[in-house]
Amino acid sequence: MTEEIKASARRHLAADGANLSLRAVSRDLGMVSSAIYRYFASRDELLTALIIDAYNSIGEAAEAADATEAADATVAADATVAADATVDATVAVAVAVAVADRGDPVRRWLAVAHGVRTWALAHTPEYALIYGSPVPGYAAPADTIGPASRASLVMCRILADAQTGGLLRDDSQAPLPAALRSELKRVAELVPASVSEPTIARALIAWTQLFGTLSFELFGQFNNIIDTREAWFDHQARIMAAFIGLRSAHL
Amino acid sequence: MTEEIKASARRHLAADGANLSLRAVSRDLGMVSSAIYRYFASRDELLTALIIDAYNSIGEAAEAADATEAADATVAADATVAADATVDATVAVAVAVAVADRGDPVRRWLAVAHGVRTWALAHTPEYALIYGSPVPGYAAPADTIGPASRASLVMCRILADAQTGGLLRDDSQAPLPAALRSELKRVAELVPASVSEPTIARALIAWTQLFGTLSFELFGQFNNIIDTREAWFDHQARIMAAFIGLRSAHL
DNA sequence: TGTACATCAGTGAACGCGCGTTCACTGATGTAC
DNA sequence: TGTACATCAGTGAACGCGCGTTCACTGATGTAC
Repeated sequence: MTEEIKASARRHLAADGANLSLRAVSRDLGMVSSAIYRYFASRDELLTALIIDAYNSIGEAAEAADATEAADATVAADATVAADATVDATVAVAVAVAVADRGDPVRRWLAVAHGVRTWALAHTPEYALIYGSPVPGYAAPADTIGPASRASLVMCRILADAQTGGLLRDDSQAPLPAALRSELKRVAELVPASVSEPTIARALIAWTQLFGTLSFELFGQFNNIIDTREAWFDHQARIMAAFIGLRSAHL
Repeated sequence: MTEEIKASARRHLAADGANLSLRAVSRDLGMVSSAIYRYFASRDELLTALIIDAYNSIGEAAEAADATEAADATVAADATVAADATVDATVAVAVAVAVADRGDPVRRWLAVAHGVRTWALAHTPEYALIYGSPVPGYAAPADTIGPASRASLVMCRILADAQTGGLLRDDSQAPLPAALRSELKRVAELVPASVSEPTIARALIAWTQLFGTLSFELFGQFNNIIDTREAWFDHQARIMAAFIGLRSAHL
């Protein structure tokens, strides 16, 4: 029932934006408005549930896109190893494991970027709820913090795997100003491998760029500017892969 | 009076977001709600006026930031020319004009980026109105298109001046997919100089990155991640200047 | 097998509020002769 | 200098609507003995 309420609320989000109406939801479900209060203590609590769900949903989308790409990589690696029968057995296993574990960083980044975009296109009201203007008079409670970082942790893993696989161009040109170093060191701790702060900074720039493009596309800033949205998005994601310093495995 | 209504409406935008109430505005002004209708035919018309004002306001902020930097550059160029008395007179004039006309592309870009951010921090509700989630049930009329592009035209001028001044690294590595070429050619026509499509693409990426960062900062996505906002913004804008290919004049 | 009781999902009326928009109006100010 | 008229900013009441939240309640279902 809780799920049914949230599903209806999500539908209304599309029409009403963040000023979601409990009465509209209850009408939708053929109930009386006060019945909602058996499941949610207030409108804000329902909103919080929707926000957490949205963060988890986009996080899952990112994880799934990454996992699919990793699975493809495993298959490809297996195929490569099987085809090349002359390879020493232990080396073959090592290659298979390495590629299976991390796949191609560039392809993983592209898969995640496209996965996030696909999710955003299919769930625009929810995207707007979490990445658009804040809901007036609503303050997100602490429970939203965890789910909020889920998608970006996928990015962190790609960075880490690229680094340990030697597929991250990690030059320290353009050193960071002192004021930022400690801050970015803290961010770097979310990456399960040792990546230099300047590279962390570039990844963060690419991440904000990704959401900047999505917001522009979904909120209408590309109208009359960019029509071939998918092609543009793909091109731009590829350029940002190079910007971050991700290198392809297969060559 | 129209201005007073808009001023009050802007104040209410902060508290209520896009679901602005005519009655709240009229109360604010000590009028009866129906009095508003002498000045705006409907709530949507008031919203449209606010949106157009906001676009013009951020556009002016960008123009002013660029102009200030250009003025500084003029002063600097005059000083340079005055100091170096051995310079041939015609060359001196040419340099002065060139630098006065276009200044330093990197500094102009930084000035505009910071100018846009300063505006956004001072006018967060208006920023949210134009770059945040679309207002439910509201469709922006065609009159908003012109003002909407004002800020980005400043960017176009910087690009053009950098190009004609030989301060734009315009390598055509990473050729564009065919599907995008014609589209970006159309965008390139907004730049009053001949700039290659791949560079236009990079500038567009940097532009979306700029707004991506602002939205993240203003809408709370940087909470618990980045605290030294100004330093981070500056660092990231400098990196993006290099990414676009802007080069400094003074060296 | 039958009775008594507790649980619990949902009802319906009401509270006090706010909203956009309409319409006929008042009363001050300016204009024409 | 004085009168008649038009303009126009703002009023006040009303329409019909929607909202979040509360509260005492009904009536079905499940549980215990």
